[in-house]
Amino acid sequence: MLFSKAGEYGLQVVLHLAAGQHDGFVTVRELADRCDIPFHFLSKICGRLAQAGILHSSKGPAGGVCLARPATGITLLEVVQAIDGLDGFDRCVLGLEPCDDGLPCPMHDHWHRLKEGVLEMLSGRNLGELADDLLSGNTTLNKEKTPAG
Amino acid sequence: MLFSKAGEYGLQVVLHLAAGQHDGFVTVRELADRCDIPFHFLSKICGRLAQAGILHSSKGPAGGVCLARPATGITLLEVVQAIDGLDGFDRCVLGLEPCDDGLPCPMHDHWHRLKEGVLEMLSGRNLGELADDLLSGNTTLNKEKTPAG
DNA sequence: CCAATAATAGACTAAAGAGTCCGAAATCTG
DNA sequence: CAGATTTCGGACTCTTTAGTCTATTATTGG
Ligand code: SF4
Ligand code: SF4
Repeated sequence: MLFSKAGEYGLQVVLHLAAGQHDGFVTVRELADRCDIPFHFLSKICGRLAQAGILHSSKGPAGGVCLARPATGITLLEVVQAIDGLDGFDRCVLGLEPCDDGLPCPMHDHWHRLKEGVLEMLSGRNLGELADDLLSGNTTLNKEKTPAG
Repeated sequence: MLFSKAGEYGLQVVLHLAAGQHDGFVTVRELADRCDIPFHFLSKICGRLAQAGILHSSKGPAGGVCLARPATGITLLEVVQAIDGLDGFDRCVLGLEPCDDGLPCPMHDHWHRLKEGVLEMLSGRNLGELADDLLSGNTTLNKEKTPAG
């Protein structure tokens, strides 16, 4: 709907990483297991995130990945940008040439406002805040819903 | 981003049809030409729209398609529903199981509001109003931007 | 009825997205 | 240094979406 599968996975992992308060590296394998993401696929995604300077990575035993910067300095927007790119946000809803030069179709304004909303959602708060939100206990991320039932 | 290619085409055509105030049938070929959509592809799309009761169609000479109901009784939501379905609107942004049972992740509220916005955009106004908007002259749909330049 | 026309249906091809596999290269341990 | 471990890179397969082609059916006009 809004993000590619790779984008979704990237967000999940980065959120997971921020909320996990690990000190060292976490292996991609472990992340894949925890988040139930195909390992090799996630491998690639982490590669892109590393290249984009969002993750640090180290090979070999005791290696893995971790956030490259303090979580408070990373926005979700960076993450989706690194994976999906931001082109989609410049596109017309109807797939036409962008015609915002004063001749908008009836949907343009509404759509534009929605896009702004998404961008705001992605850039408004940083990973740190979201992680705090997670850690405060009234939110979950893992698929396994509290097995209390 | 938001709709499939087929969905985008469907919206274009239906909007075009509503604004074109044709009395009889319009051939799919003509629609495809005007909107610059692959003919055979649009053929299928119109098929689905016809099955969904949004278009009427007639074979043979002087045949073609036309809106099955007055434009004021058709919403964009019906159109995308007929083509893309509405499943995407029930999905979680992160691709997880929906967990709105009181344990929302930090993005849920924001995303939910955005989805509502899209649905409102699609269902809020009917084809007739949009067509009027088009006809009033301050909006365009065709790709060929006013060749005044 | 006959021929032309246009939608309909379904098989088919092309391209993109999602996911897998394997062979490096780097890093740690001993 | 040897061997285990883990990321990195590219090639590969599978699935879905996009787009093409062909045959069929219904309709109109002569
Ligand atoms: S005005 Fe309408 S057709 Fe043009 S870019 Fe905006 S949404 Fe698309
Ligand atoms: S709460 Fe978060 S993870 Fe759960 S369905 Fe909503 S957006 Fe998705």
